Amino acid sequence: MSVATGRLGCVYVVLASDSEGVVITPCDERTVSGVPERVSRAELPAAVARLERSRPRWVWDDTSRWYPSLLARGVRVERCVDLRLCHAILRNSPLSASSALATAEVNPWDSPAADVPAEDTLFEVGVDAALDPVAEFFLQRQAASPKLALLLSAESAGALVAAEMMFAGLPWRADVHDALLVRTLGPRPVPGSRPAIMEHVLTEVRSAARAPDLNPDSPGELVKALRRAGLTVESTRSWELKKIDHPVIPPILRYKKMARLLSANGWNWLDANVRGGRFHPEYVPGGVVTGRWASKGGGGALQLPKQIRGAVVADAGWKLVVADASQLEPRILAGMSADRGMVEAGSAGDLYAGIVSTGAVHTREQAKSAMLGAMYGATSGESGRLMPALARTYPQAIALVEAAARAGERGEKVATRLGRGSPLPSARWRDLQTQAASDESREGISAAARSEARTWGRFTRNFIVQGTAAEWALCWMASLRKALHLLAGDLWITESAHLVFFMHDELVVHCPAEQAEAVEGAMRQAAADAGRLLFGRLPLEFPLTVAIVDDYGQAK
DNA sequence: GACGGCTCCAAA
DNA sequence: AACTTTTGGAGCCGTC
Repeated sequence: MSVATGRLGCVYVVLASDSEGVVITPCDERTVSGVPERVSRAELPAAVARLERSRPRWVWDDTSRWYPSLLARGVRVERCVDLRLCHAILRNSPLSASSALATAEVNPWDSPAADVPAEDTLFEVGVDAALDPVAEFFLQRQAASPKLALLLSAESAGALVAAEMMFAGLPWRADVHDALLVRTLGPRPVPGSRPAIMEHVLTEVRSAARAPDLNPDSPGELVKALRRAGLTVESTRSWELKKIDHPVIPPILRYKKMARLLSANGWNWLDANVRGGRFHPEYVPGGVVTGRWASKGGGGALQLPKQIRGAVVADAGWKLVVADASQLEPRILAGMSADRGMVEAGSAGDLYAGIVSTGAVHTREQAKSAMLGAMYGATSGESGRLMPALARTYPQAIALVEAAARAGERGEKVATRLGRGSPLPSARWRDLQTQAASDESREGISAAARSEARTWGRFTRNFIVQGTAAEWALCWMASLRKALHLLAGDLWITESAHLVFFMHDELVVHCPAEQAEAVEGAMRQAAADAGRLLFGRLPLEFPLTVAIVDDYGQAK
């Protein structure tokens, strides 16, 4: 191995896989800085571990293809560049629109990541083996402005966090989960039949509705049965049924709640997703247009219902530290717009209370509702009505989201704080707008065009806030990951405090009990770091609600 | 029987 | 709780 460990100037190390093994190329920002080496796939983990001592930034096509195998062999890396994720950002950002990368023909770097092979295929050569990661890396460095470079490293750090969380898994007590199911639904039934308590509630439904053969899982049948019972319903949505006062409604609502638990997080879910006391969800960094993560399998880790969080239990002698960024999106809006009044409103811990104290609205609930309306583009209802008052008190903040909405309505791109660009509307959308603009357009067409334009405007309005909040969360995670690694010293990931769960504005760390307070401090510090990275010296606070608990159900 | 669209509900 | 954003998944139901 003559890719010398610690050689000066070797800031990046590019990994490329081919049919014979892996080529390791040391680089700096613009050029190859050393002699490429080839190692066999079996030798790679040891080679990476050795080179990691000089703390390079590992450059690879796709973190989800390289890192799980390294982790499985006990190799952790500090930094990386995930070329595919970064390519997607640079291809679409207004800040890199004139770069060679963005103006190039569509190429394989634009295609979504291939499905990660289930277990350990040890760096199998995929369809992308022909792509040259070194060339792509140089194109990317050339395209990235300083702001974009920050976004690219946050995005890549997120990919490392995701892989490490998937590796560690979320502590999950199958016995606790099972007890909850038995208590709520009855003992596990034979496949094809309903649990006893559910069956019992169903008999109540059937007799109250005088429909002995009713299949409650069929919305169509249920609506018909309710109408026969004299009720006027448009659908079987819970919120609609709740408005109705009739003896058949309570058992239906109970049944629906139970059916949801059974199908989404019942025994089948437990069998399929929990092994060895851990739930290993699949996170998909950059999986959402706004830059949020998506999740796959396991019912979607990002939709983990509060109802079953009691089954997330820390190991003996360990704790869960659960941190939630309070009122994140309104604070993000305050930061993006540098609206001094709104920044000020958030300085005393409760931003909504701060809004009330200016007299813009009367109650905290109104403040919350008005802010949601501002960020989502509410047109009707209470939040629509409250918007004008908000706009008078916080003109800069509201102007920012309004401008994003207008840009979207014109079919333009908008961007987050760090430069992630929104997608453009479809060709169909453009055609409709063009048609509506022409003289002979009919009333129906222009009404449809206006409606679609407003819909896209609501999307772009929300995009800048949701997307910037996602950037904040990436910076938060990246900074915390670094701090936890320092805390761990020479211990392996799962032997010391480590991240186990992420849900948009919430993080969970699993740690030995004696580390819990240090972890809480690190989480708060990381939140402050993230705020500074995005918004500089603006006196904007990102308070966390932190709970040190034995099980996730105890947090909030 | 496979597949896609629809409904409903979980999360932020 | 709907209004208004982004998602994932289960089950039903009609079509092929």
